[in-house]
Amino acid sequence: MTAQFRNWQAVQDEVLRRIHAREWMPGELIPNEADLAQEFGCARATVNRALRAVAQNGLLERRRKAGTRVAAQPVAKATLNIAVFRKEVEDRGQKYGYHRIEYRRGVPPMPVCAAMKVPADRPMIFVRALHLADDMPYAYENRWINPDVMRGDEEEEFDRVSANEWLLEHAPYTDGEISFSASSATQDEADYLGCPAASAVMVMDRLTWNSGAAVTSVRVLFAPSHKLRTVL
Amino acid sequence: MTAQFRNWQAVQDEVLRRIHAREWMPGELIPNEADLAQEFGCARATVNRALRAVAQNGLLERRRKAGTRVAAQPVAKATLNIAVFRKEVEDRGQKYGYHRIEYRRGVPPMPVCAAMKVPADRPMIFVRALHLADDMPYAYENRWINPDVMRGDEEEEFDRVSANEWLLEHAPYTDGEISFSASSATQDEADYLGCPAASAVMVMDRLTWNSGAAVTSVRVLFAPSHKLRTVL
DNA sequence: CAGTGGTCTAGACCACAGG
DNA sequence: CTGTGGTCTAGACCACTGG
Repeated sequence: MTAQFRNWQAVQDEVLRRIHAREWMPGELIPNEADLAQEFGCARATVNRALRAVAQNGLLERRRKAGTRVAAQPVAKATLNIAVFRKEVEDRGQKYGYHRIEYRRGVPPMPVCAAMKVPADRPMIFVRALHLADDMPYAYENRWINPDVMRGDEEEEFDRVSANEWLLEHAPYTDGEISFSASSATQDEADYLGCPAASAVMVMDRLTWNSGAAVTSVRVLFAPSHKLRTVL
Repeated sequence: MTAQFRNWQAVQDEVLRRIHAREWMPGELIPNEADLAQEFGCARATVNRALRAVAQNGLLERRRKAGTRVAAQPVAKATLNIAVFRKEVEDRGQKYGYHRIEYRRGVPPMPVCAAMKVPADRPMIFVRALHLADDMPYAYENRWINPDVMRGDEEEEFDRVSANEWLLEHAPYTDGEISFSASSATQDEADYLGCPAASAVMVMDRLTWNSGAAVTSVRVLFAPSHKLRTVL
């Protein structure tokens, strides 16, 4: 008699084992939930939960009526946890520091307006700031903020609290997009980051909206050594 | 009487609405599952599923006995889907091309051995290759492969099929890590990528193991324009 | 210790899409 | 049309952990 797998994690482990051991080959159809439930000696809901988890990880493909099959070329899902800079720094065991460089109102450059989907003549708030880890530059950000999200709150000029942190607590968003790329630091950027001009740096562009209304657009340059890490 | 939310997605939407509308403030404790189930007119399991999903997204923090509270500073989860290069290129509607540059056996440099956790004198297979999109350089990879994973298979020298693709189908892995950083292209790298020397490029370092045994270690340089995008 | 989330179950119905 | 996964339910027990 086969062993019993009475909880969904045990079922998941067994499923993963079979995939890795190639008992179920890539592209192959696996038994349906009801059969597996019987084989594993548990309820179908338990099998469902396990298979759903594995599928979310990209190793299984599930379709109604078609059944469940092992992914031929699994798409790796790398999840990046993007926290507030302060937390990111403190989690590394370093001291966090913040320095506001500039604060003003103005009309953003065309590309920013377009990306945020706001009229090109709409004045917004601009904040330039530097985040520090152990007194060394960690990230340099240029940010445009929709003034609407600050309505009703006492004037906040981000001289003590970073916009990064303030917005997350006061300006929720419903949608967002984020992209990473590599870029050569300009002289200015290099000065702030304390690195040679033209150094290769990681850039994060982040846009957020709240129910269709732009919240903020930020371009972050990380110090040259910065790495984004994650496990598969 | 409150509206009915009879399926977990409806419950999830309502929960998200309350968080975004700040009916439940950041850091605040929300009602327990049983109460919500009664309010929503559904089973506790349904509420559980919805809250679990929201928590997985980082907007809720759940702890036994302590209850469920709205995250004060939600950690954004950006999921990058990392597929086979061919699929990545074809999904963009471009023509995929592959060119093997070099194939040989040898002992990897120390840092590679250390990262892969293999003895420093262990000979491995080295493959250098270029992936193309519409005949333009897309990604340039330097890869070390544990010869063990190719045991029993007919000799594969990756002259037609990329290691990227072959390994995914023939060499499953149980664990892996992946990291992204920015780097200045050396003259060599720039030549392969068809860009000026010292261009800033995105680098992906990827390591995989199968039950503790190293499978492959690869360093990929993407063409300068490359961006990693994802929605929040 | 007691309240919370975590999970399992058996059964049921439904939505979808393959054949 | 029919088999598959997707989901809901009511009830139960468990595991953890805060107070």
